[in-house]
Amino acid sequence: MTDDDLLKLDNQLCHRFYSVSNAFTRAYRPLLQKMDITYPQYLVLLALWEHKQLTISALVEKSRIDPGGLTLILKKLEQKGYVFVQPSEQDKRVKQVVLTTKGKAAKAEAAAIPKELLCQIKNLDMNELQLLSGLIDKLYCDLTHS
Amino acid sequence: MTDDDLLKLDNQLCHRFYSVSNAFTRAYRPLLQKMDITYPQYLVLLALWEHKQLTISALVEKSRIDPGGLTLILKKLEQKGYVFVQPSEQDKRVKQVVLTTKGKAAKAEAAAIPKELLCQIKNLDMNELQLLSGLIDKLYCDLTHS
DNA sequence: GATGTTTACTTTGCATACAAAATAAAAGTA
DNA sequence: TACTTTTATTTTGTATGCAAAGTAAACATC
Repeated sequence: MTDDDLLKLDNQLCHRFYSVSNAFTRAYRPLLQKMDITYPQYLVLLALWEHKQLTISALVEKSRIDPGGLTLILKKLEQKGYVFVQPSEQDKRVKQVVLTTKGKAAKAEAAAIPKELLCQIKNLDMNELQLLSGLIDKLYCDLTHS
Repeated sequence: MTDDDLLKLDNQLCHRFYSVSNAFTRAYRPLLQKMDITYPQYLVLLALWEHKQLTISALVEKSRIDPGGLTLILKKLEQKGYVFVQPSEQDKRVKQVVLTTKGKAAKAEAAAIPKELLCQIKNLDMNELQLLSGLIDKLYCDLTHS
């Protein structure tokens, strides 16, 4: 591949991720509207539905949202009544993020969302989706461990 | 897969794209610093290096950046002296985005960037990268044509 | 040729991303 | 204990990303 080819948009793996990531956000919007949450807020709830309770730094690790942004997102989720945040007893630097009753109940409401989204993916079968996931995981390691 | 499994973060394809897309932006930052541009601004330059001159709407299509954001990004690139924007003669609604001399020259400077980034990707060989690209393209179609 | 409609862009308002600086509390050390 | 360093989180400043409303020029129809 020539230098010229290497600079073509269609040869940029990053651009593919850019496009699809933004497309996902747009695809989720209508599905999340009834819960009145955004896509990053949904990521936080997914992490909490899975782990019941997490510290901010654990949430950063699970959701892969940066700490600064997460602070703001948690304020929004708190305003909407999905979670509350409280300092730990032992270490007042650490804050625990906990689901409210509304936050826990929302899990049942959200159960349909992954299915609705999978319905939109007709070009890829289960094997391909699994293959895709594996390849992306390897790529993520490369981009972060270096 | 149960409803519970479907809601786990690790089973969300969207989250993989979210993570990697953001990781790419961070990985590109140091490489783009000497040119004093951001990652979306780089996407615009890539499109222009390939096509010499584009209308705003053509740029939206190529770069997949939304029109509103593109307006702002073009202002930044104009301030930095990489491009200029001018209304078309025939149709004053249409604006042409053109590379300046500095903008054209920057292509040579950028030639090393894709290689530097590929160096960081050690877990995937060329075949896997190609396979990955193809799968993502199919996914993009599903997410947008519906 | 005046009016309604479409088209190409821009503006606005809200919600992230992200690096870097700032805070505050816990730990380590003299 | 006073001082330094580390750790967990927040704040700040800049740059998107996106939907929806706004603008202006070209088109279409009568």
